[in-house]
Amino acid sequence: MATTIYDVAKLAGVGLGTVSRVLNNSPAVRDSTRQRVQAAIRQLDYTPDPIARSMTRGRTGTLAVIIPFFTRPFSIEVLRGIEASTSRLGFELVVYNIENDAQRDDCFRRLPMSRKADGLLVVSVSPKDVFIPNFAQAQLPTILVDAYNPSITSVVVNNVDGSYAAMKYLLEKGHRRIGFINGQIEGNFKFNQANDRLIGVHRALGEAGINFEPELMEIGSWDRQGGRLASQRLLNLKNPPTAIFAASDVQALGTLETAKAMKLSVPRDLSIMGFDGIELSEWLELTTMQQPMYHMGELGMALLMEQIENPQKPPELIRLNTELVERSTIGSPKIRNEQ
Amino acid sequence: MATTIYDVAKLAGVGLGTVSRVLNNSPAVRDSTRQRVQAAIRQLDYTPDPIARSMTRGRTGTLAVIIPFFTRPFSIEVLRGIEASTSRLGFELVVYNIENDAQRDDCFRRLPMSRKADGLLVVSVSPKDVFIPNFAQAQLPTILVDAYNPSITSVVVNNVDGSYAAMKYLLEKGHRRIGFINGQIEGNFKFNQANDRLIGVHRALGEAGINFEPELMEIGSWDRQGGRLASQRLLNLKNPPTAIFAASDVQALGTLETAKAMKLSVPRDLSIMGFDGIELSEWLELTTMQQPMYHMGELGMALLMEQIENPQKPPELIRLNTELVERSTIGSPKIRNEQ
DNA sequence: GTATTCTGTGGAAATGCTTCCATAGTTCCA
DNA sequence: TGGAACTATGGAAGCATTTCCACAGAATAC
Repeated sequence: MATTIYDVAKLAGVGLGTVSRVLNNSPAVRDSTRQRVQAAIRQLDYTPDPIARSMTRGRTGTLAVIIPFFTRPFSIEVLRGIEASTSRLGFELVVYNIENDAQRDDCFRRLPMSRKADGLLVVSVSPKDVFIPNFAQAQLPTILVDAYNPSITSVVVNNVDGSYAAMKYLLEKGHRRIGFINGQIEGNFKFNQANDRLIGVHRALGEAGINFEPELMEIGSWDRQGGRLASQRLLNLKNPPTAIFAASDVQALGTLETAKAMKLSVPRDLSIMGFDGIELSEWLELTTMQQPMYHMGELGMALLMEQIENPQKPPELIRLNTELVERSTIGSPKIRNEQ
Repeated sequence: MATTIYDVAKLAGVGLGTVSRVLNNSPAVRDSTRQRVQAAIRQLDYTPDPIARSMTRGRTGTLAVIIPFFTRPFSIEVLRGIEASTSRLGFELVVYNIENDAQRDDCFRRLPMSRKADGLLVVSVSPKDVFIPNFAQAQLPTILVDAYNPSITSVVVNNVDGSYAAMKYLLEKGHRRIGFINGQIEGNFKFNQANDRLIGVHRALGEAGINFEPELMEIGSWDRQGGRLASQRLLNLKNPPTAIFAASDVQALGTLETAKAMKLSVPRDLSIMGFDGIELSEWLELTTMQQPMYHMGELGMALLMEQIENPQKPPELIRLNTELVERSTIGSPKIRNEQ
């Protein structure tokens, strides 16, 4: 049916070992022989079967990425970086989207055992500790991006510093009552990011000598709806905040929508700070803390390559910095008493 | 190293054939034997090697999708539908992003030959006719989504009717000078979509007895920048249009930005109609022609499954309808002379 | 009580490659 | 000129499965 290495060998009048050597660019082939074999390959339009190759080589030429909600703008942007590196390196990319705990655990249980991929990139999810031994035992090189586990090399953004800087910026603008919309800490997935961002908020508040008021913190899903609902609760307080810091740009969008619905002008009546720096933030003129999303994907891939080449490499933790992008959703608060 | 079927056989005290039968749920295994084998499998924590399985079965359990610019919101939305179906059916998804002609041709040349995937979904690109024989010969079941080729089952949106309806809506609102921003017809890829949309525009104009004025049609890249530049040209005409119909929502966003920059109020001074119905259009309150993107992905997958089960199935062309979503970027034109 | 069918089961063959070992031919050096 | 050291090559073994054929033993039929 399909043409195999034998057909090529026969046509070229050589042994199959020689064909294999030509295919793998072994130098131990006389030039004239190489020519003949290559001619036969062309004539038969032969392509080596990748599955059979994986069989003997023990490598698949495939990289896997586990990514929850791969339709979130943040994830997509990370994925872009991953995809670009992957294809540049000549690997193929298998995408495992996970939408719930069961799927996640399934992935982490199964993937390491099956030799389906040469490496694994996990984005925005931390495998439960239970599964860590699987990885170690299966020797599947793995890197975490936007997630952290001490026994796996991880690339994260410095969420504490990021949210600290965001809050500090707001404080410097004169805001004293600042609402904070955080993402779910222990929702479907363990986003420690949320916790870190909360720590940053506390720190900035503490330095400014302002008490953390629980009523000014709301937790919502990481999407627009989450931001919308949380901001409604915040802005309906008796003493509403003059600024809102949202843990994601999409939540900031929801906040913007609430403001519009309540006829609040941004930034005159309400200042809004986002987090992520997705393309949307640019359209919205949203002031935000930019994460190096694309770069996180690229870097994750680079680290994965190192891990594949040297599986003994000890795990490390890489922290990247966020960057404040000033746009036009933040101003100084009106002085309430002057009014 | 890794535990194989032999280890299981030995532990369970059966032949390897029996283990294989248990793994594949063959009914021809005595119940007591099955129990013993399953116990051994659990004890060794054995997982069959998917590569070796593919080797003998001739199937890979993997589906490939070729998708250009997989970061465009439209593509993502289609991909969502594809991913959901794929994982529901227990397949894995390999994503090939293509960004230029060379990559595209490479994909189309290579993929059919290598038995890497059991089926292929191609989104928004039509393979050159040269490669069609490859597919036929290689028996790789293939479906086109948002693209068309007579010899491959294709799922498309009725672009002619869609743009016809969009234009008609604008005409009914009283607009007579309507700018049309189209995507590149023969740019990097062959998007016949662009051509079809142009035909719809012509038809609506013709029915209304209005001449098509070439200066009112601009071609831009399918992104925001393309929309921005094209709309600038349009609005700087001596006699600028009162409405602009953009071939994608992202281009409509660019148009919105131009309008803002030129201090034109939408829809008072300028009406804008988009195309696609991505989430963004909702945030922007953009009136647009909605494509059933997610559904297109799902449907493509369903058709692919049929094709895999019955490779002899003749190609068919499935046209889906678009739907006008009225939001707030379209009004009636000011009567210039009254002014 | 023998011939026939059925039911489980074992294991060889096959899948298409890479790798390694053996070998024939060639070159080199004393 | 005889062996040592290379070089190029052929092909067997091995990779981890599935599938198929053969066969033993049990059940059934006559």
